[in-house]
Amino acid sequence: MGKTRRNFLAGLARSKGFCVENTLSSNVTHIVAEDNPADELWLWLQKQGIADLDKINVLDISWFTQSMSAGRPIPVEVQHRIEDALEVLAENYELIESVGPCLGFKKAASVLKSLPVPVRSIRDVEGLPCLGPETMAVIEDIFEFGSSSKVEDVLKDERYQTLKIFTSVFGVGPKTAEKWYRQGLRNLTQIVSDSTIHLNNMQKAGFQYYDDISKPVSKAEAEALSRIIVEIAGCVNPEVTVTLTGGFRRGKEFGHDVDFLLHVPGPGKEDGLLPAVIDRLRSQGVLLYLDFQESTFDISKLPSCRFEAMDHFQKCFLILKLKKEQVVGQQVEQRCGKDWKAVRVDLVAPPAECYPFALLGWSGSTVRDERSCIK
DNA sequence: CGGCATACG
DNA sequence: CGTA
DNA sequence: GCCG
Repeated sequence: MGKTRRNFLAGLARSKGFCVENTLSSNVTHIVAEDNPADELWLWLQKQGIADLDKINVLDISWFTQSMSAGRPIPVEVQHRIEDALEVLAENYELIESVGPCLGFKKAASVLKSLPVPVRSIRDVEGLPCLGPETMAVIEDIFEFGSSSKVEDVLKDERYQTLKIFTSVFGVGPKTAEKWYRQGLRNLTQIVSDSTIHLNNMQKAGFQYYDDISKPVSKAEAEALSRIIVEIAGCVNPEVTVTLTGGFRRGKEFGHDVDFLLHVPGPGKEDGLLPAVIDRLRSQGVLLYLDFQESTFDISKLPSCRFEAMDHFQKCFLILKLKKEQVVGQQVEQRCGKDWKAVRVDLVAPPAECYPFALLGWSGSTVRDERSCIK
């Protein structure tokens, strides 16, 4: 998180009698992360060579705020650890392209996440769906030892670590990552300096804007982008409404991209909207990357199955140049250097009659099962 | 033992 | 093959 | 890996 915010939070915590360290040591028991994913942090911790990794808790900001109001560190449920562990296993299987096991661990993790009551003992998870012998073994280990050796091994695995780095590039999936790994490549510098590797357009953009795109997008940045899209869409057609969807609509403070739903009242009016918006973005010089997808939406063929149809609306995946001065509460101190940030943006333009469903679909969770429940 | 979402570029 |  |  930013230096200013970190100092503020640290001051707050110290005033409540918490002991806040600025550097990592074996005394550290709790690590609060605001925008780094937990598994990324575990990876980093692994490399720091700390003795008792299982004594350390990686927590999000909600733990921090709750602990502040309680005046003491609230106990960390084992549940978080278990969920993290299962997600590490799922990700590992995704990277080595074992679809089945990947799905199995993903489902197990999401079952635990969806529980209304915190898990206190092994008995609380007995009989739950999608928790088979493998998953139960991991859960038991974490209850007993605070960690699972199976998960620790994955985190230490060079292949896992390298594939994770490679697939962190926009446009690079497990197949490409594995290919590079088999060629003996181990980091991103080796990839970009290898003249025999030919990147496609998506990957070129992925490397070109890697630093920016890898950073989380703040709510203030999403709102700045919202103003830009509203402005442009309004020029194309004054009747257009722009809705911020995805994680930010669900109230999240950070995201990895920004999703917008463009809506024009009246049937068929959405035609040509996206291309016109894109043209204006391009002429303003803020369009860094474009992947446009034609709609294949045909309501006559999909009369009742609206959520599946939702995926076929006109949409585009973009990388936009966001000027820092356009972001509220962001002072640009350097007169030299870059005064903008590259951000991943998705635009969707559903036919008018599908707008309510599209809004639901893009605001909800990405997990398919949860969408089906809405249906 | 097969299935695990799906469509687009 | 990679994205959502 | 888990389910049907």
